[in-house]
Amino acid sequence: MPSEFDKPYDPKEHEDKIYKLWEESGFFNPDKLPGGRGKTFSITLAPPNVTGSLHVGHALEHATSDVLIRFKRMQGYKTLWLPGTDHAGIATQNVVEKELKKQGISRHDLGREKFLEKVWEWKKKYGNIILDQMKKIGASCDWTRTRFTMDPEYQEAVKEAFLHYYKKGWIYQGERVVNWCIKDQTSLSDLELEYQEEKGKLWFIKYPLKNSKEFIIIATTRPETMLGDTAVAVNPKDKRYKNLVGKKVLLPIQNREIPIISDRRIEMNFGTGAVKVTPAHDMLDEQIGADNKLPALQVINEIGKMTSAAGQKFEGMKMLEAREAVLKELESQNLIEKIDDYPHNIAKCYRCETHIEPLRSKQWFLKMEELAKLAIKAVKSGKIKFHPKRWEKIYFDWLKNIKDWCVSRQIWWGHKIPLDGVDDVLDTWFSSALWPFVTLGWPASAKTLAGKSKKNDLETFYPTDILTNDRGIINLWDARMIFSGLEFIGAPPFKDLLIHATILTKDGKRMSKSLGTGIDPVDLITKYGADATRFGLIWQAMGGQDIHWSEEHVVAGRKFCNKIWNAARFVLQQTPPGKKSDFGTPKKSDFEEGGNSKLGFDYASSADKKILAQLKKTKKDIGRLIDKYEFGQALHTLYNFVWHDFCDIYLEESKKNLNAEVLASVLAESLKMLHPFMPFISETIWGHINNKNILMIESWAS
RNA sequence: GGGCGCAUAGCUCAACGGCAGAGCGACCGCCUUACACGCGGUAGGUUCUAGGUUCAAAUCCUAGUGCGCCCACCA
Repeated sequence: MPSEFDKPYDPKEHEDKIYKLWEESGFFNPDKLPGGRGKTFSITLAPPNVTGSLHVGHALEHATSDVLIRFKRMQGYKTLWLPGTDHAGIATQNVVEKELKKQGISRHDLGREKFLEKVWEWKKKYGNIILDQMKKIGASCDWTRTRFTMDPEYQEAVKEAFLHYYKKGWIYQGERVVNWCIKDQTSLSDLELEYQEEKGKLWFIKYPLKNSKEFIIIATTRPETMLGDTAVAVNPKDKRYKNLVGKKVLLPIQNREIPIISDRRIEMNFGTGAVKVTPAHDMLDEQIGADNKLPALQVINEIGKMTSAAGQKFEGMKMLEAREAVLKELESQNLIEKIDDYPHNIAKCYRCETHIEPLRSKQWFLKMEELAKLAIKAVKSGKIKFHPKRWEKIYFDWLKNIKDWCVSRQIWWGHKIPLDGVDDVLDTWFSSALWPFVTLGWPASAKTLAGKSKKNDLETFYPTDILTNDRGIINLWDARMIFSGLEFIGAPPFKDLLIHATILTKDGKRMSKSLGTGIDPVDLITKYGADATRFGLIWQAMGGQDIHWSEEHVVAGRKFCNKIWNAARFVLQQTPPGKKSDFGTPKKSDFEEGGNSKLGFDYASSADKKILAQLKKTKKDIGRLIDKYEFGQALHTLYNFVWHDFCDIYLEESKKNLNAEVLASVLAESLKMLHPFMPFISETIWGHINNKNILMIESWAS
C-alpha cells in the first residue's frame, strides 16, 4: 500500500510526472504505437494564434479532442493528433507593435527586417506557452509533428498554392473599394470586421439644382465624403424625383456639376430617398458608379486624412476635422435642412478596433465562384457533416453569396505574395486554409507517392476524421479549408466538423481578454488539477449549446477525483501486496454462464453479477456516446456508474462479502473508461495495479 | 432589416411525446476502519406568458415577452 494513498488526491504530485511518462513512452506518435493498428484516426488541431495564451474555450476544445484521441488509441487505432500554432498576421503584428510602443518604438523605427525579428522572438516565446498549456491539460498530441504556419516548408506550400491559383487565372489584381484600417494600414476582408452601434447623426443636406432655385435634399451619415461625390441617385420608381433624373446639381463647396441618376438599389424609404454617390468611399456607391460610368474621386487617403481632391481648404485635415469644417461651411451657406440623431453600426477593425475607412485601393483577389461550388457540394452530398447540423446554414449562406476573396494585406508579418515586385503579404487565413494537408507534408509528399512501400503521412492520415472548433470561424477557416482540400488534394480535409459549445461568462457575455472576462485554464488546473478541469468543462458542455461558465462543475470534478482515488485505496487494501496479476480484466466469458475463469459468472454472488452487468452496459453506452460526440452524456453515465453503482453499492457490499477478483477487475475496467476523460488520475492508479503496460495504450475492448 | 439559438430547482445544466433529474449550494443527522473533497436523509419546480394539437406536452404548433449570437451596401 503506497503511502501516497494516505492523503486526499493531490494532482500536483502526479500530473507532471505522468505527462512525462507518456511523452517518454513515445506513444503520442502513431508510428511508435504497438500492435497492428490497421485503422487510423486523425485530428489536426485548430492551431491557436501565437498572440497570447489560451482561454477556457480552447481548453474545452482540447479536452474533447483528447477524449476522442485517447479513446480511439485504446480501441487500437493508429492515432494522430497533430498540433501547431498559427502566425495570425495582423493580430500578432498588433500585439508586438503594442509591446514595442511601451518602449516608445514603432515598427517603422525598426524597419521591416528588425521588426520581423521581434515578431519571431515573440512567436518563440508565446508559441511555446500555448503548447505548454496544452500539455498541462493533458493533450496527447504528437509533438514531434508540431507545425507552425510560417515554417519554411509551410512557406513553400503556400507559394505552391498561390501559384496554382495564379496559373488557373483565379488570382487577379483589382482596384476596388476595400475595408481599410487606417491604423494597421491594410485592407481587411468582410469577415475581419466587427460592427458596433454608435450614436451617429444623419445630416440632411440641400444640393442646389443647376439653373434653378430648388434643391434636392440628400441624407448622409458622412458629410465629409460629399467632397468626393460624383452623382446623386434616386430609385427609378420614386415618383418624387422622376422629373429630376437626368438633370444636374451643383455640388456645394466644390461647385462641381454632378448628375442625378436612377438606380434600383436605392431605398426609397430611407432619408429623403435621394442619396449622394461617392464611388471612392463606399462599396455600394462604387458599384453604382461603375454601372453608371461615374468617376471616382478619392478625398480621403490611406492614413485617414483629406487629399488634394477634397480641395485646398480641407487637404491634410483628419477625417473628423474635415467633417466639422464641411458642416460649418454648409451651415454658413444655409444648406443644412435638418440633423437627426441616428444610431447605427460602425465597422471596426476586429484586431485594433479602429474605424474602417472604405477606400479604393489596389489589391489581389482570388476568384471564389468555383471554389465555393466545391465547398457547397461537399457538405450537400454528406461527405462532410456538421455537428450540430444547423450550423450548415451559416456556411451555405456565406458561400452562396460569396464575393471574391481579397487575399492581400499591407502588413509585414505574413506570407509574401510570390510574385515579382509585390511586397504585400497574404491574408493569414490563406495559409490556415491549407493546414490539414500542409501539416501532413503537402506538396512534397504528394510528389513522392508512387513506388514507395511505406505510406507517407498525407496518404495515411488524410482526410482527417474530425475537426472541432468554435462557431466563430465556420466561414473564416472551416469553409476555406474545405475548398482548399478539395482543390489541392481532391478530398475534403475532414469527415466531421464538430462545432463545440461557446463558453460565455456567467452573465452570458462573450469571454474576452480585453474586457478581463476571460478565464485561464491554467489557473483552474493549478487550483483543481487537470482532470477536474477536464471533467468540469465536459460535464457542463453537454451539447453544442452555449454555456454560461460555472466553476462548480470543476469542483465536482475534484471531488470525483478524490472519490476514485479512495476507491482505489480501498481495493488495494483488500488485495495482498505482490498480487498485481490479480488485476486482470474480465473477459467476455466472465459475463456468461459457464465461463470458467475465477472471475467467472458462475463463481460470482448476485452483487458481483450485478456490477459486472452494469459495467458491461456502461462500457457499451460510453463507447456509443463518444462516437456520437456526446461527451457530456458519456461522462454523466460514467460518473453514475463509478460513484453510485461501484462505490456506493458494490464497494459497500464487498465489505461484507468480498470477491477480491471482481472488485479488482471492476476497478481496472473503470480506470480504462475514465482514462479518455481523466487521464492523469487513471494512469496514476493504473501504475499501482498493473506493471505491464501504461494505461494510455491498454486495449479498450479487452 | 433577415436568420438562428436559448428560457426547467437558489445557481449551472440534463431530460426532446409517457411518473421532471444531476452537479453545486441549502437544511437535518452522522468523524460507520476507502474517502468529511465523505456517508445517510430532507427541502426546493404551474418547466417564461397566452392559446392550440394529443388519451397524454417541459418536449410538437401559433403568437407574445426577455436574453444571446450571426448575417446584411438603408447611405
